Amino acid sequence: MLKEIVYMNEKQLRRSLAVLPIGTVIKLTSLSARQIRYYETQELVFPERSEGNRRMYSLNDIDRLLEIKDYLNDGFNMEGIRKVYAMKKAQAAAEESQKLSDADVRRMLRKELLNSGGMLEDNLTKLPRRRI
DNA sequence: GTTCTGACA
DNA sequence: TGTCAGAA
Repeated sequence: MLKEIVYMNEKQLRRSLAVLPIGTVIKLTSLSARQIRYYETQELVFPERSEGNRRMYSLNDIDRLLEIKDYLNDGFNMEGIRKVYAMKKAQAAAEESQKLSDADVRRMLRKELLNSGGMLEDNLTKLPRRRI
């Protein structure tokens, strides 16, 4: 958990901050409190809790809720949607290693530019070596 | 005033 | 899924 956060960029971090009460979520998604809470029991969304046990949602949760809404309109049931996310998660995990490779590619490209031009500051060399 | 949980004419 | 009750 902490490991993922370390590699998250600021934009993603902000989107994952749970700062919205259910009332705001209702307005943003046009879903009823009943539906939003029900989807949670179905393990489709995982809002945080704060203060007096109040649910707090992040922008990512909003997107998730909107997606669920679409899947429902497409005829999916709770189980089906849960499976969709399970597969999406598995796929993301499978692509993780590939993403690291892409980062290395960009690093190598940047290095090429530095060697030929020498005009850009080399911030990359200050970063820890990545193991492949 | 808002949200939570549980229950059902 | 709506809605009401009783509590926080």
